[in-house]
Amino acid sequence: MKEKELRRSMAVFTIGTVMKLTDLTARQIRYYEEQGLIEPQRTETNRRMYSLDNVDRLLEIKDYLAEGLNMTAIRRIYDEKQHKSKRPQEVKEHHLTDDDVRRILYKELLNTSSFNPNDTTSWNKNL
DNA sequence: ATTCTAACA
DNA sequence: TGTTAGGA
Repeated sequence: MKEKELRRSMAVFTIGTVMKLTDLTARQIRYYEEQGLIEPQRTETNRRMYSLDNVDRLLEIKDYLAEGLNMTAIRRIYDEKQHKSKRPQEVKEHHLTDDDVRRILYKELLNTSSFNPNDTTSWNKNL
């Protein structure tokens, strides 16, 4: 099952095709790279080359953005994952990753200023 | 024709 | 984020 991983990580798309595939503007795609969300390869002429994994992540980012999250919030989500994959000890929480993301999302929504947690009653109590 | 960086009437 | 200038 390693051939598959190789292909998904193989950079074969130009920013132009990624734009069509993700419906994002070149500006956004480059900006998300600046934020450390993706790391496309570069050709000898400095052109960006994206892999399927890169495209998938961009689509995820687009979803998070649609849910009202800001860059710092999204950045944290991927940073958390990176931390966990580097800690073989915490096997326990490896299974809660998906739910963890959910919690992070809500927590960040509070800082997105589009909500008033002040007078809302109980949905955010145990976050 | 495409993409890149930098910058903002 | 959009857009544009000036290069590659």
